[in-house]
Amino acid sequence: MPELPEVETVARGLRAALSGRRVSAARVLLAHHMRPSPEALVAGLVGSTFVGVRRRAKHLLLDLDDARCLVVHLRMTGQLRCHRPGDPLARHTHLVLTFVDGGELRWRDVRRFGWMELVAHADVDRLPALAALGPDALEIEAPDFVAALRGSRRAMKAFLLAQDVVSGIGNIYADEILFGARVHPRQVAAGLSARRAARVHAVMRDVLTRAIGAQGSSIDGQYVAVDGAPGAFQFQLQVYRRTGQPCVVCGTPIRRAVVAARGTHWCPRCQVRR
DNA sequence: GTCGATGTTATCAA
DNA sequence: TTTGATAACATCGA
Repeated sequence: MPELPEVETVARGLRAALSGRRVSAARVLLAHHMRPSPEALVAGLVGSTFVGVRRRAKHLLLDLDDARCLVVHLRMTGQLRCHRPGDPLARHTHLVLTFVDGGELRWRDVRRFGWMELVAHADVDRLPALAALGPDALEIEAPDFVAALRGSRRAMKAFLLAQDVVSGIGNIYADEILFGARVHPRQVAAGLSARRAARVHAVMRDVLTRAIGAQGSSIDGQYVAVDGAPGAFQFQLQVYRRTGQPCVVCGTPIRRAVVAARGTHWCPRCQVRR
């Protein structure tokens, strides 16, 4: 499931693969979640050239040469991949962009939760989904992060998942960050000591940075990079989906429960609620 | 064949 | 303020 590290990996891949390439044709296979409309998207993309790629939390911003931007959210199962023209078309491919050099960019999304919207550059920040975002998890500084913690009565798991507070973290990394910081997922944010709050911030950066270094986590074959390669961070996960397995630190079986409406994994001995 | 779980986000109710 | 339920959807495994 693409979270900040996975989206960042895709953004880097697209930046290298897309920049300077002009779209010669666009084919919609499933007209779903394309704004303002599939027709407008096709008409707007054909003839345009990609000039750069940015990431905003879990959103991809594909900048075009005509002062417009294709904003993409992969949600649960979305994939953007580069292909050769003859590559077999995978099931659930919704959109195929063909470049003047013959190569293709394909958007695939099994569960169809993802969306894309073509907007003018000037309007990017006005998209409701982007306007509501808090600072990026990799950019927020410790004092601001600690202040946000102080002001929240939410459970830590819910706090890390709330995109309007700190953006980019999803279920996998929320669990990994809380384990790394030795904080219980149901711990009330404002109840953390200054010392522990600072530790959560440091661990958040460390976990996300290492996950980017490993090209993200590929779980159930969902997320892959632009070239189809899986990430490697799933092999370093310490609690996520390790229910019943021994804690890597103390050997206590990892517990699982639903917290903030998500499957949540933690070590009952290392992560004590206070 | 059915059912539950999967995890992101918007929306609405409490 | 915050939480919980629901809905969007397909796939997999029990």
